[in-house]
Amino acid sequence: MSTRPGAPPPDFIRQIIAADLKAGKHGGRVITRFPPEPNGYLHIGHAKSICLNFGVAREFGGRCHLRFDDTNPTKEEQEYVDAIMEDVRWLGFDWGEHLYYASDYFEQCYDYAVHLIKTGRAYVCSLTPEEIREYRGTLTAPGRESPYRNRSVAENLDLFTRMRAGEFPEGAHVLRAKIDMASPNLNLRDPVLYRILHAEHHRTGGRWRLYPMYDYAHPISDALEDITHSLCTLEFEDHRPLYDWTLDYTPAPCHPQQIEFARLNLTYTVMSKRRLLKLVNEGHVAGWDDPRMPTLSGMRRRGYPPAAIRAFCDTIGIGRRENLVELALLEHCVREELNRTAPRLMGVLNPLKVVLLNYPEGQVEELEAVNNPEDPAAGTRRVPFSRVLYLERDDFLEDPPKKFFRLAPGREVRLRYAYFIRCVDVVKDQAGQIVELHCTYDPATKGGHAPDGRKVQATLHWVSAGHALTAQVRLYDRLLTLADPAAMEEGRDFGDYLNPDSLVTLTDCRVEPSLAGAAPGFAFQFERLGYFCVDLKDSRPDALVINRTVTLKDPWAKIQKARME
RNA sequence: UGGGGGAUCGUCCAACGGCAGGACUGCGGACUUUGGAUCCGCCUAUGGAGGUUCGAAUCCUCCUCCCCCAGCCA
Repeated sequence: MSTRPGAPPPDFIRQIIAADLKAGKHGGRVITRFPPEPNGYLHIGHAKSICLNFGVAREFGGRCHLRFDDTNPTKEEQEYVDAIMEDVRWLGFDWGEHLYYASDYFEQCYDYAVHLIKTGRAYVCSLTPEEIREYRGTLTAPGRESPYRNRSVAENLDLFTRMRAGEFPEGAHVLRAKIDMASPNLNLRDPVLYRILHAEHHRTGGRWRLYPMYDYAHPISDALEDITHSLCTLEFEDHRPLYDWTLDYTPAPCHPQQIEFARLNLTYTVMSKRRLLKLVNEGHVAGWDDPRMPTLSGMRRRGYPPAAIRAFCDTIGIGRRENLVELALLEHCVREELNRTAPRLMGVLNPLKVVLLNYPEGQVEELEAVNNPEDPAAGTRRVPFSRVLYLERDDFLEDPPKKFFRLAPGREVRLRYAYFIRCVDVVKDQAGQIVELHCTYDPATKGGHAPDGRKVQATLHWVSAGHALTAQVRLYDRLLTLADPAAMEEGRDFGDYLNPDSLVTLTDCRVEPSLAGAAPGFAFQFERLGYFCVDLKDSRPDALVINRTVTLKDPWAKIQKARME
């Protein structure tokens, strides 16, 4: 059990497991599993499950398996298997030698099915899919028994064997459990155990012509791996009787315990694979790893540290009620982690040229800058300073409103780690646009301190025009305009909910020269702007591409926003 | 109208018959060579009605609202 100071109190699942352990259940062991279907990329919702399953195993001295739930060859691909393994590792978890596939158990599942047939608990049904649906009844009306329900064991065995041999086309027959067509739980109305599929499986190739359903393969897979606690999401609660039925009536070696918890919902975020796939397929994003996607690969590219995602999962806790967690909490965790670890740099997103009239032409100074005020061990670096600089365009206003503390005509501000400067002239083009500022600097304030003790209201970031690197910076923001994704109306176009400003690409940014040669994925802070990282895919040494991970908290932006409204 | 779940600050999670607490958000303030960080303060909650009890978020009864289930998907 987690005893870290500040760790959240144990959730109901950890309480159950602790009690089971104390009672000697499951032989005193704890074995969990994370069972993704390789039909899409992992997202932040999966991270919750990964952190739970691997976390619980670690805390109780057990282990956690990675098992691919690959029982539907029509949807699953090796590409997803590879991506999922990469993402789980990246998140910081290790399944050791315990990598499994449900398809590893197909033979065992088949044998168990034969056992069910022989004991009169399963039968081959030859109804069409439409007929099966009709026979199932409705939520309020009981179903009717299939006319094939009472086939002899011998006939069932013969048919099932020939299904395996590939003698029948898809849809001709299924194997069904013989349970209760009048059960108020629809999952118990003779659920389908096996269907015929003439599809190439990414691992078993063409060996199988029939494939087990999730409800049947999952409990058997769990039992075969000696899983003690099978944790899944709430919508499987109605399936638990079937999970237990399967283990009760097959020769499964043990009986794991299924426990359900509530899945994660995040504001401004779609989480279903169907909708994520739609975003990708309709070109609303550049791919599964687009930095706006809630996928782990997207977050990795966005610059979210895995430790931040783990901290987030710890913070949200585990419960059984529907929830909608605010995106702000995730961003808080990202900032908290990056504040501790990310080196500080200076970069100007929208450059405004500034000439220091009294600074000697041709002179260059190397000024010392702190790399991370939160981490003295990060040391310092040298940043070149010269007569011509770039400042952030947003940091100057000709006619400053109240509470705007930055540069304005006649006003003095500090340049971070450099000098106090005062704006003496504003140069405009014929259209009236500000093209350049003329300032003076005070040589006595080198390093940013005034010997006479006078104060300035603002400290601005800057780069030396002659030394700066040009970079492309991609400003990312939430993908959706709608806070509650559940409120999205089905059938309405995705476009109605997309934030048109979720990606703003800036191509003429100027960044300090120490960024030259930065490795893809390098995460840092541009002082006063936010946390950024070098793009994993598109950045090249001679053409930097930088992603904004998350902004810094910005009171001025908030004041502006409030004024707009 | 069948069955299965669930309702605690705006949000997420605690409190397991004994002072409703933490985090995020929001709002104020201190400090500041990042309007960052840090620190301090404030706001706001037990769905409703009964009952049991010295004492109820917690136990009982009834009601209301929300979510899930009619794939040969997982």
